[in-house]
Amino acid sequence: MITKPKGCYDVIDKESLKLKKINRYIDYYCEFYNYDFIRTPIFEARELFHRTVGDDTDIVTKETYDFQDRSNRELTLRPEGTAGVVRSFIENKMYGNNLPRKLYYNGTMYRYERPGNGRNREFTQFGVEILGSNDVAVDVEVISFAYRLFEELGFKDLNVHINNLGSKEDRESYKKALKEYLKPYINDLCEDCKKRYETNPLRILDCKVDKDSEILKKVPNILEYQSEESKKRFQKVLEYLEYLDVDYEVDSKLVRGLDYYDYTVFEIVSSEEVLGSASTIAAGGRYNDLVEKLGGPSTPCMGFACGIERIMLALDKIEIQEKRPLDCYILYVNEEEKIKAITLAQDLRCSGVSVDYDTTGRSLKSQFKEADRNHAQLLVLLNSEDLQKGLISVKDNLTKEEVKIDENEIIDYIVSNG
RNA sequence: GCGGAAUUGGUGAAGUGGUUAACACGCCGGAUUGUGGCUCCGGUAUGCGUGGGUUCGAUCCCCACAUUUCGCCCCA
Repeated sequence: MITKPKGCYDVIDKESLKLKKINRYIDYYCEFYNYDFIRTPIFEARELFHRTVGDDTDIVTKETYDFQDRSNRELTLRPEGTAGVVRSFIENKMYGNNLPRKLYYNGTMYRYERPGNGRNREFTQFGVEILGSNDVAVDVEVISFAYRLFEELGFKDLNVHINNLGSKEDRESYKKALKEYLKPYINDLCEDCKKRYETNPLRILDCKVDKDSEILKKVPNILEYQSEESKKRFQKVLEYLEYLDVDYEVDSKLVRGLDYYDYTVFEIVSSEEVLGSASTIAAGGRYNDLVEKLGGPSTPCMGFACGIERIMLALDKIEIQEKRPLDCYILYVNEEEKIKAITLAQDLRCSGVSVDYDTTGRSLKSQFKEADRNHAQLLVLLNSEDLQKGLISVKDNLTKEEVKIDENEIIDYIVSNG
């Protein structure tokens, strides 16, 4: 038997109903907030992700699905959504007018990881990006949008962890201070952190291994190494969040795994137990330099992404609506009736009635059961004797009342009673 | 990438080194010779994740691999 690749999964039955519901919510909500849907390729030039996500990040160094096509192009299955959106923004010259551009995407991403609870190799991310405005209102809109969306979906006890990474200059001066502070302790850090000390010292801040050590507890605070302008900007973000009643918690050690972030970064954490270590359901931040870095005009941006699978996990206990009931189920036994069933089904469907009938040669008894499984409202009972008189029986599956209708009026009858 | 656990039908699962692998649900058929959802009766794994090995003989023991799952790393 051929099985699905490791870390992939099929969405069927209840899960697929749940997924459809979430997707409908997302589409509705995004339209409500005036975001336009964007779809970009599932694979892109490998270089795109190296330049955006960062050469030293785990995502790029050990988690991408890389391949060459038949013309030896170096391609990569997208590990996240922002890079493709930014590439598209530049390539389609969206910066020309109508800024800011508000976009949302919802699609599969690929990372070669060890699968586990709420983590898969093929997974789905939904995210929004606002390109072309540095207004703090944008920072706040993105955060509150995410927060309200999850609330609306049924999450309780959401918490926003937020931090300010500041400008490039801010970070350079902080990195310097951080390295200076850590220098005497470098041998006490974990192996990964020793490497990070050179490649990306900020990542040491959220190291899980060293998190409880005294060294990290007394680490310089990034918020104190920023220009007055950066500090003011962050204060304003927090102030606006309060106006919008978003519960937040400043976490000066929050840094993100992707290199392109600056200024505001945030994560939304859920306390749902099923999530376990996958409690971060959404994360994002500002990336004011990315568009320029990829060859576009300087364009400040802000966005976030969330993992659909984690939402599905957490929504396990949330009520999901049943499959849509079938308007009508047609029952038949012999060949003559079967022909009538097939043609009647087509006519009814063309008239906007949802219909189904048995195609496995089941007994009449089983056909009744099948009709119930589909929650059929009306049962059409075909009977050769009646058919010869031009009559068809229609039974209301709720009241059990049965009437014989003239064959020529059957469509009208069902349309008006269905 | 590292460490632990699991893998029996459509589903939940019991079980044993040796004839036909419990039980329950579901599904199908019959009683009801064309009007069901209750009841009763019957059927429903030629196979116990895959490949090797040990053995007279393995679903059960050993090894490898795969997948799932828990923790770590990282992340959404």
